[in-house]
Amino acid sequence: MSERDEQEHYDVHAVEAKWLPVWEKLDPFRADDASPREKRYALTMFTYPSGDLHMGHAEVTALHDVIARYWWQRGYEVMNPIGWDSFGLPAENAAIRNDEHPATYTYANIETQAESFRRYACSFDWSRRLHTSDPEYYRWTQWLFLRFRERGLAYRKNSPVNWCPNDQTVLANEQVVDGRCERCGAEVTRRELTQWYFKITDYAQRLLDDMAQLEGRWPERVLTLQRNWIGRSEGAHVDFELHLASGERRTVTVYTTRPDTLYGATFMVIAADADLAAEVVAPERREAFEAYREQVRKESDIDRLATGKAKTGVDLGVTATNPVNGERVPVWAADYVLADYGTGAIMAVPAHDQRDLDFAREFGLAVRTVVAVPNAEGGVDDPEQTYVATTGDGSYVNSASGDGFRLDGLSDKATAIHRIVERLEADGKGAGAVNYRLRDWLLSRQRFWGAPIPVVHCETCGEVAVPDEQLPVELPDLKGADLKPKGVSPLAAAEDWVNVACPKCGGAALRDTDTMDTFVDSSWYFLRYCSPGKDDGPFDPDQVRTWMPADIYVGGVEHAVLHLLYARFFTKVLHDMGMVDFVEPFAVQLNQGVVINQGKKMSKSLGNGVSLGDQLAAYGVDAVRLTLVFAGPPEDNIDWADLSPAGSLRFLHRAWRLAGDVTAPIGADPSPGDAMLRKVTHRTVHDAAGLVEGHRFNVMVARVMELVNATRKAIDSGCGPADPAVREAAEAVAVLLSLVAPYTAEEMWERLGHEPTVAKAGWPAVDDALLVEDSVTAVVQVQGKVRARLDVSPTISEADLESVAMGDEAVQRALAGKQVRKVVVRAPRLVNVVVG
RNA sequence: GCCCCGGUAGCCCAAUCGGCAGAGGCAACGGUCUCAAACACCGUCCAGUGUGGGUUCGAGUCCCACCCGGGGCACCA
Repeated sequence: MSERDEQEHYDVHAVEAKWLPVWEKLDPFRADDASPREKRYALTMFTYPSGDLHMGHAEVTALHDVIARYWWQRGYEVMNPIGWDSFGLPAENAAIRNDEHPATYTYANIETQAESFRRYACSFDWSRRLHTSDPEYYRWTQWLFLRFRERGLAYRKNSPVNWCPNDQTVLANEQVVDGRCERCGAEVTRRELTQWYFKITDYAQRLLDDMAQLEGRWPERVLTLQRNWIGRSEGAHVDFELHLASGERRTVTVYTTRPDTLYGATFMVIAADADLAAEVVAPERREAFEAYREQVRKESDIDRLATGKAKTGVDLGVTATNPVNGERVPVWAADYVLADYGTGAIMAVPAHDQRDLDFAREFGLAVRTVVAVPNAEGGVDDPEQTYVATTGDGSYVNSASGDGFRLDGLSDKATAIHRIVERLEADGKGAGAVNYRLRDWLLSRQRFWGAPIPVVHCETCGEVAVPDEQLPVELPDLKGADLKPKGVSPLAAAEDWVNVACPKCGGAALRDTDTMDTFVDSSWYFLRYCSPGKDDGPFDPDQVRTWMPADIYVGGVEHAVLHLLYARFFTKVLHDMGMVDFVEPFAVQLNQGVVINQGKKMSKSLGNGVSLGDQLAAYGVDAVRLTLVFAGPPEDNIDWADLSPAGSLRFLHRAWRLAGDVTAPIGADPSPGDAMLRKVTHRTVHDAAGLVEGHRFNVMVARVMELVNATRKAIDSGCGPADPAVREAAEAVAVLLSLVAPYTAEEMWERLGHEPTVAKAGWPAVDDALLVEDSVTAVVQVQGKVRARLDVSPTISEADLESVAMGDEAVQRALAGKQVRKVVVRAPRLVNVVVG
């Protein structure tokens, strides 16, 4: 190898090995709570410890790190913590397979991932590291649960729940996707169980209202998803009088969004699995009803929602009185009405609701049009004939009460709704009402590897909270086969653990054997980071005030209605408890896309997985990071097959070579240097800041590439390597590159004669005078066609530009013999002459 | 069925306000270097912006309809 070759060889792995220990020693990213500098909190969704890091981790942390490192360069005190969401099923399943404790798998993987993160050179503050499965952490998860319970926000109820037969545990609504378990894909069934819930529905309206603060700062997509999930609807409660077989009367309230169609209600439907249905069914219909209810209970959501499935139901043999016209209508039970939405009972208006119409057709029930909705030809179709319910606006018909009250003649939905609600309220037969699709958050799980619910069940005292001073309620030492799912929590089998003295009366009592959904753990970890060692509370309110709300939260969009909704809910409750002084935890959010390969999600079965470890071995950390950041806008999915880590490496090499070519001495005054290059440098540094702040990292990288090209050109065929502008440019490249490629940047920095670390070198000062262009190209168009380009001053006046343009020879030629109708001048860039 | 996001060169992507469609990269091709190759370097090629209308002096950008791709919601009364 010649001397030149040796000098020019850039060994990425040697560079990585060289700088890691140096940074370890410098510990440059430890956030100082007491720093006088302005604080920034850079948060990234913490990791689940299954195996080693993969491409997805590499992408999200690379993007996130650009922001965190940028803030350091800009002089902020940055908190960029890291932790692990370390409770959960995969560890438990692995433990059963391998006959070991879930902690073994969990903490081994955490160590592996931590080591990978270090090598990946993220600017994490390792001193704040936390794991949700540590007793020091889940102690406070339990403490928070008890505070929620004291406020009536954690309660137990018996109700039909989503059950995953594979994982042998209940699931929250949010964890059921298309009728399947979000985690394992098994078809979810229903079970009637007593379970713990968080009363998130109490916060439905605030979860909606506070989104105003997030508008423009969170991805619109996430806000829309949350809005849909909360599902606010406006309508009315209407009371129907039920005439039971016994002669008894009973008031049943229905919820409807179309109270204006009340006169068209020709029957009523109660959810088959609602208690109400069983209570009111006539004796001669009971047998048929019980059989139907059994059938409904066995049905999974997938069966129930199967497209094209005919409506089913059973006549309950009772009637109900319509409150506005006194009409007696039959009452049915059916599965298309849901027990846990609204009141579990509806008034059916088949003419104006497709589901009701389908049901009416199936069972030969009456259809009455009360809104004459014009069709495309201007006529009015009869839903009974067309089988299409009409839901639009129209004029009201058949809508009058005996006492003269009527909707007939109205043609406006809003007015009709207003009128009928007014009438119902006056009669005490109903009222305007708001409903939400959101259900309470089912938080108990029948699995082992989670935070035990800190409640004791005592025969005499009932449900008793474990006193705070006895927290944490630690998990018993179970492993292997002990953890096999049996339909009840494995904790139930740990007799020594389950049997305790009641904290209240001292008598025999049993611990609650369920554990908490791991989304409870992750609903407050971002607060814990602010004071991770605190042992007399979940977090230090003063430190939280210092750092929160997080200035950026980077993570996957898959948590739009899970983690993000739960964390917002927790924050609002903590606000109401006086523990935090804000209601939204994450000021700005960035969702990264997914890394796919060859057009498809990476998967073992497709054999298209790309190993992060292999890529790092082949191209090094910097090239992989650069590739991911440069691939496209951060929120877009990126296809690894479209990318070129080899190209990234080539670029890094080119940048690195610049540092070796610089011969101007360190500290040289750049002002006498090459003005052209200086302008490029200052323009690039200036623009890069805006691009990072706008999360347009791919464009920022492109601009750095331009600067590298310009510097190369200056060295080879311009001002030469000794010009101080070349040093200035190379130093700027090093600092800009430090956001994406920390090893290369550090190596450049050293070659340029500086001490480590470039990560704290500071953002280069921009000289505004160098941002001003001497001249710009003005385009002169005639009828939209470019006829001339003129070099003009950027501050030229519209009048001057027009006269220069009109005086141009080529323009004159184009205008020859034509009538100038109008001249549009946009100084200094454009003149358009319109002829006519 | 409803709601969001996207469609620019062979590919990934740029294009503050509506103002010359191209910043950057990949691939390809040509050249320099080399005994040769790889690497590196220099250079070249390439689209009128999914389709059809509209507004405008001027549309990738705004409006309407449609097509394609991706995502979400969906028996929620």
